[in-house]
Amino acid sequence: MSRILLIEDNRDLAFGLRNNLEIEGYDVDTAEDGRAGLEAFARANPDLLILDLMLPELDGFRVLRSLLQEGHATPILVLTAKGEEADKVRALRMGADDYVTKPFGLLELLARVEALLRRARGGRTAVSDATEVERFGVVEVNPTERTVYRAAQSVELAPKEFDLLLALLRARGAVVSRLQLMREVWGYSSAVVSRTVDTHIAELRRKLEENPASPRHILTVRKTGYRIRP
Amino acid sequence: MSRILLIEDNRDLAFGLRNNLEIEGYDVDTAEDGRAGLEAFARANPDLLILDLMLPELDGFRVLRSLLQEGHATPILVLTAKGEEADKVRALRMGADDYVTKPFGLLELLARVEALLRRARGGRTAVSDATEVERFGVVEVNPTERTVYRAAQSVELAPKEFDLLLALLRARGAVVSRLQLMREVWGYSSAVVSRTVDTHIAELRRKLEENPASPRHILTVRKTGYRIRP
DNA sequence: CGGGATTTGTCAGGAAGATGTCAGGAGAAA
DNA sequence: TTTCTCCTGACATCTTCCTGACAAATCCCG
Repeated sequence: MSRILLIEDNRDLAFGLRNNLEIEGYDVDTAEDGRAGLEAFARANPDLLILDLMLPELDGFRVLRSLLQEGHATPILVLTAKGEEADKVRALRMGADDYVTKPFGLLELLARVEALLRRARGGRTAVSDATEVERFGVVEVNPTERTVYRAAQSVELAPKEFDLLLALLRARGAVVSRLQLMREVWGYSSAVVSRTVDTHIAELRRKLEENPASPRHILTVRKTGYRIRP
Repeated sequence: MSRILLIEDNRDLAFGLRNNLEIEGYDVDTAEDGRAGLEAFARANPDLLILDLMLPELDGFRVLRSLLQEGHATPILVLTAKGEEADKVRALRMGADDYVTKPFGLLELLARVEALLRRARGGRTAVSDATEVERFGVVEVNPTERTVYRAAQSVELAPKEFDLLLALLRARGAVVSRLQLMREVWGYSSAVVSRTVDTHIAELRRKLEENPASPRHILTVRKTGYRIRP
């Protein structure tokens, strides 16, 4: 999987991000200041750099300049404080690839990380990328072909299972109640009394989760429904 | 903003709901019986209908049938009395979109209203703009996902805990009395005698405050209630 | 200041309630 | 027929949540 270097001096934030990135399956390295960051970069040669601009010992801009001068192609995602519009622009000018403003939503960051990595890896900026594949974790869902891959391995889903998965994906992380799922997937609306939805969820977990007993992506929201963590 | 029509014969309830919905920024119209309800519907053409099933002059089912026959796409949220399981099922079969059982917590209703509207509005809003996240300190609360992050670390809250937190956040820093919390989260208004609210507050502090013993954000206001400092 | 009265914090445990799991059989598809 | 898929209901396994007793904090007033 991809290696990410995170240069961030706020330990709480760094710790939290690291955790979440690791949950996503990335290999994460961290550094707490600019100098250490550069060293870590040279050592780890990451696929993506997340760089806070406000840093002790060599601020973010210097780190940026150093790296870019050496001609690395590593995509760089910059973290800026709110209101530091100028910094953001400057960083982008210098060659950063994307930015996120603090305080930021975790999902936003993850989405951008993924986008950057995908772009860097595939390089396929093809004209009509109409395939619209949905992803979460190592799972890739192609609605038009109705195919599912898990870590590039084809997975066979029964029709209902696939529809259920799609319904969850369409909510984009929001919780979907059993009733809604019933309506969307099963198309009729009875009060949910039996374990139908749950059974199918279980099946999805069995097929798509690494450890179905403690799912990382197909999550239960007690008293409410289910949701997908991207 | 969205227009909501509320058909409910209990004046107290109608008044309270109307107020709260308006606070949320909805445009609310009310009717006290089925006949008036249908007229109001024709006139106002609302984006959402909240319909009590027990109504004088044309009960809720007839209103439902009327509206559905005319092929309106307006989402309908039905209010049923507790124990009237059959009514609920029947309404859903007829085409109601969701239901809430009386007595209900205000927050639950609001959440469902919002969900229905979001869904109706075309559902597909771009990823980032639909998610309104509330923050205080290093805590980030996402109502649509029902997730909470503390310094980018996921925190698991039990349903009641989450609702309680939301109720406090909704007040935007103002003090909320225990009684009001009871009403909004628990849905009934008994005199508060037991330590229920306090217990849940304690749990929230434990999970969200750096030092639960001297909280910085979830504050006690003696003789009054609790409030959140952003 | 000090003591009594109020108010809030804390805790543990068990019942109620929600979800996970399973196997079997009906029905559809091959 | 055989194979899949789906649904169901019974059962197992967590979670949650409330309660009530007690401790701690705070207030009030003499």
